[in-house]
Amino acid sequence: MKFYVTTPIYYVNDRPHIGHVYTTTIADIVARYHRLRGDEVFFLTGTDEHAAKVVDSAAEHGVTAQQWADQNAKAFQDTFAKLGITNDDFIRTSQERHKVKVQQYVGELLKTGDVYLGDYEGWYDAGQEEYLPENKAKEYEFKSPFNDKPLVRKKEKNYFFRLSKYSDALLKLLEERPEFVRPDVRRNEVLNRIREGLNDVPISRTGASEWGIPVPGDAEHTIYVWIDALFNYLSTVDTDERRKFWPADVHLIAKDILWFHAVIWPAMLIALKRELPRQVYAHSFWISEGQKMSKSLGNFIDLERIDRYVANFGLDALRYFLGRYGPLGINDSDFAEARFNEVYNAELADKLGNLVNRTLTMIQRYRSGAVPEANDKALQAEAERTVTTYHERMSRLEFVGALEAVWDFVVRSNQYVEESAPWKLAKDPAKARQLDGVLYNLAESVRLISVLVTPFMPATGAGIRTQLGTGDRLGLFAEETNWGRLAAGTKIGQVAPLFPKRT
RNA sequence: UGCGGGGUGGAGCAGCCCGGUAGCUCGUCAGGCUCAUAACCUGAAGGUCGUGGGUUCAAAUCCCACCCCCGCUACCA
Repeated sequence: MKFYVTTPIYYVNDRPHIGHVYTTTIADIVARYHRLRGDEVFFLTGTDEHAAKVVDSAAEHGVTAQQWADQNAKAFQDTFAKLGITNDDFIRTSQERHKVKVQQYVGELLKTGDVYLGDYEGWYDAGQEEYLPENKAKEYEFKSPFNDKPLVRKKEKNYFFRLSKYSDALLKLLEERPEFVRPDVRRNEVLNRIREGLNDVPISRTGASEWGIPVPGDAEHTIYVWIDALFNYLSTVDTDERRKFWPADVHLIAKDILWFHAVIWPAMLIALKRELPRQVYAHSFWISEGQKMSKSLGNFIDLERIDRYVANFGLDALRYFLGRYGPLGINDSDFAEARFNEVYNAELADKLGNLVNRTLTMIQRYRSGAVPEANDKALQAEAERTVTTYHERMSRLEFVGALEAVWDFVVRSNQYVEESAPWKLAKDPAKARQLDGVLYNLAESVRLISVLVTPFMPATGAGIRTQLGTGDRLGLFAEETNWGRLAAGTKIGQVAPLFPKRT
């Protein structure tokens, strides 16, 4: 099976921060999970570069828009590389391969009449150079919210996408395929708004024609950056070698850009007669130490902060925290240092790290570092249940539930240590065989856990296997999650704490 | 005003869709154990599940009304 996962393409004027890192990391977890299932995965991220403000910022820095975009895109690429993100490609909307395709798509839509030249009329804020929607304009009493100057009624020629035509098709889509937008709350939001009625949307701008993609056959108009950006998901795989990946299996986004992905994007695809993505998954936001992140507060979890966490706790701990406590659901999550510390100590060091450590130490001490023979199946049923639950939840993007299942098994294994008290068995030569069985079960638990945590914590998974002596290489879930795969006689490696405790 | 989300023991959350002993992590207290990263295991204390009504044999869970907080307005995944 193929599996195609995307992140939004990031606004190239931004500095990478926790938001970008989060969405990209969960996409990475999904991608790694599917690779272990044996799927042929295509994982795409990239940058959205054609905004008018990019031209302004470039001018301020005395470089061309392309140079400015180049250097900022590189910041994203470097960040993701540093964070071990395994994207298969990085699309930049200023790349020729993308521009050519977008022109082709818009050209097709012009031909079918789904894109047409019309008059756009609205309340224009001259200071901001932008139109305000009717309801907003009214709310501000037709004055600019920025400088209080009256808004002007302005009219210009624009290309429109005939969104209104697809209202019924979209409703049908959401009703027939409830999983198209997840979580459900987000689907309901979209449904309600569609029912309120859809207007055709302007998809071109005049001015800034040097930077951006011209409307085919009318260079006066530039394709609106949002429309340009959405096409990345298709343009990147719209080649002979990659066409098999379309449609996307999941577009991971944050809730602020839901409308574009759940309404405009599928409508355009219907118009283009392309297959629709299987799912748009909109997560919520991170807040910082209990407060909304904002530039004015200066409390963004920026790259420097992220680097500090990685330096202190390790990359895997960051990935675990993002995966386990991130805003995949409808509530926002708090990125708080005290919380991070607590989670690191309690769940990674004390529960998982300690289980691995005590298990391997006992094998070292009681069996000279060789995994003994199995002779009972004390933990097997639990292990198998864990694997089943894990897959059920992972395939639905329920990271929390999947990790809970794994940690329940970690706790169960720790309980098993107490129940079977290997240190007592070790004192009685008559119980040698029983001790063998206990140690084998524990080693096998540890191995299995190392497999299940791998999408979240690849280095930890490999580290556990190295310490266990099975080698850091990993096959596919299908074989690796079979209980009893660990060979008796395996010589364990050097034992060391995986997550040194922080105080 | 409208729309959406949230309100569950000291803190953070799950459970609510598909009603039926209120669960998890941290913290607190007590006990056990000693293989282990002063880790682990067991037990206890602590909750009128925002408020008031209703439906029901039974409601945190369904219905109605109300209260409080957050977002929808600056940046943004």
